[in-house]
Amino acid sequence: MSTLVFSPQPVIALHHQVKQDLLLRLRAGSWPPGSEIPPEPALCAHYRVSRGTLRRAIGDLVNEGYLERFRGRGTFVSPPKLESRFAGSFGRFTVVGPSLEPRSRVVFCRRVRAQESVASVLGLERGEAVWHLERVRFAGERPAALQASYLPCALFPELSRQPLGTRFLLDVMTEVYAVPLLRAVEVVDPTKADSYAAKQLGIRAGTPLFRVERRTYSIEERVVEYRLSVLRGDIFRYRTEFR
Amino acid sequence: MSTLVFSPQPVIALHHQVKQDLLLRLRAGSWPPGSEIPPEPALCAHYRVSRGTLRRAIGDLVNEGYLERFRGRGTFVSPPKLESRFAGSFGRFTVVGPSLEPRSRVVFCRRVRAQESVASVLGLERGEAVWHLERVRFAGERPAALQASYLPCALFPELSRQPLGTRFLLDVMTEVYAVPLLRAVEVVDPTKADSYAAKQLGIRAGTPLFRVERRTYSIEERVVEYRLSVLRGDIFRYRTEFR
DNA sequence: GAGTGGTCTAGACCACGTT
DNA sequence: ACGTGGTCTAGACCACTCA
Repeated sequence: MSTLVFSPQPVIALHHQVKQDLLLRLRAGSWPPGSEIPPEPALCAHYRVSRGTLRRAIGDLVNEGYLERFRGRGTFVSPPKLESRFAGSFGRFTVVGPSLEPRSRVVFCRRVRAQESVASVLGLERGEAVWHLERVRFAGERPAALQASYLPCALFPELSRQPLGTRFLLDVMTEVYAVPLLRAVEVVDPTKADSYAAKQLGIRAGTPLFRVERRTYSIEERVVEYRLSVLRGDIFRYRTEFR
Repeated sequence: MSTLVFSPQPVIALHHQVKQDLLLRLRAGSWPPGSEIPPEPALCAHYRVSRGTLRRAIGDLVNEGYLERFRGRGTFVSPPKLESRFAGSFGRFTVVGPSLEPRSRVVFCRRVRAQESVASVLGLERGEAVWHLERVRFAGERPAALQASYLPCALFPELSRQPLGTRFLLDVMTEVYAVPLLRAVEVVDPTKADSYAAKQLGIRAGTPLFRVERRTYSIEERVVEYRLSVLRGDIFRYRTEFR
């Protein structure tokens, strides 16, 4: 470690200044990817801070993916993620575009027997009763998404009688059926509109779309809705930021 | 707050147990979204832990989006974000797929005068000299992405003489030219392969692709690379998780 | 056994928002 | 003025890895 001075500024949190200084060294390549950085006592002495403060700085860097710590071994510089981020690393994402309204056009809501693929996602046996709900969602006046949802009939009796055209499905699930939701996972693909989707969305067949597969989990970590959507690519974008 | 007992298990970190207990209460609806949870001294007394331990538990929940803290005001339960995420809310994302290799096939690397669109992104005047680099990136043996990069010549003299076919461009930028990078922002669209992209990637024209527009920022917050890529949709997926 | 990071405590002072 | 969360310290003990 170099002996360059470290003179703390009073206004900014010490742990933040330490973090920024460490970050500078990482970027400058003082500690190349994969190498070990000095142990905590050495860094505490160098920055003249307590262990708690140092650990806060390092902890933040670990959370952000710059460092990795191993008890008993040491703290190591993560391999650079900007390029190798494919397969594995994280960032923040935002969907850019207008809001989807609670209002939707219900194409149909049928009770059907679950195919194998749907059943396995919902944790049911093949052939068990599920709702197959198909809706067109709007952003302002424009049809923006076509969504097929599958839900276990056992959890949501009489779903077809609910006000599905005017309320968010998730609100119906939580408020009418008292199924508390925890989280959702989506996987996004590029695709193009087939003739059916094109007709429902009022676009030309072949138009690029996002295909979104969503699993919504209740607090018991059970999949309570399996949703396959296509989103108009000319309306929505995914924006991601990472370091 | 209820008076249910909290009996810590020795093996698991205390802060983790406190966190899990708080999470249980959040899920049970003891503290509805938007409401304020008890202040730190009350929680410390209830769990019989020190403030540091409690703050670690709460800090984790804040980082994960369950709580929000405001100095001088208090700690509040985050409102649920599941449906309103369109246009605005956040989540974590991962790119699912194989890693892109540093190796690439350089289609060309030319010095050109910046068009208006490229110039404005890079913060240059129209007509200033920029590199236009086009590469095919690989995942294993398969061509997986076609990438056009624009970089200011002033920052990266002699770029075309660098080993662009064997190293990550970001590594060349940071190591050869000592331009430290801070972050990148990507915007993702669905598109389909035109005949040129199809030829370069060895796929059929019309195949769905992700179109990715990336701006890479130096630590001075200047855009130092503007990159337009298409990614094979049959190889890569975006996975997002949110609450 | 020596050195690493992981956890936990107790106490202090500060910045901020509300009353 | 008071209560909130934000920061920082000093010291202790523990679990793990590696020579």
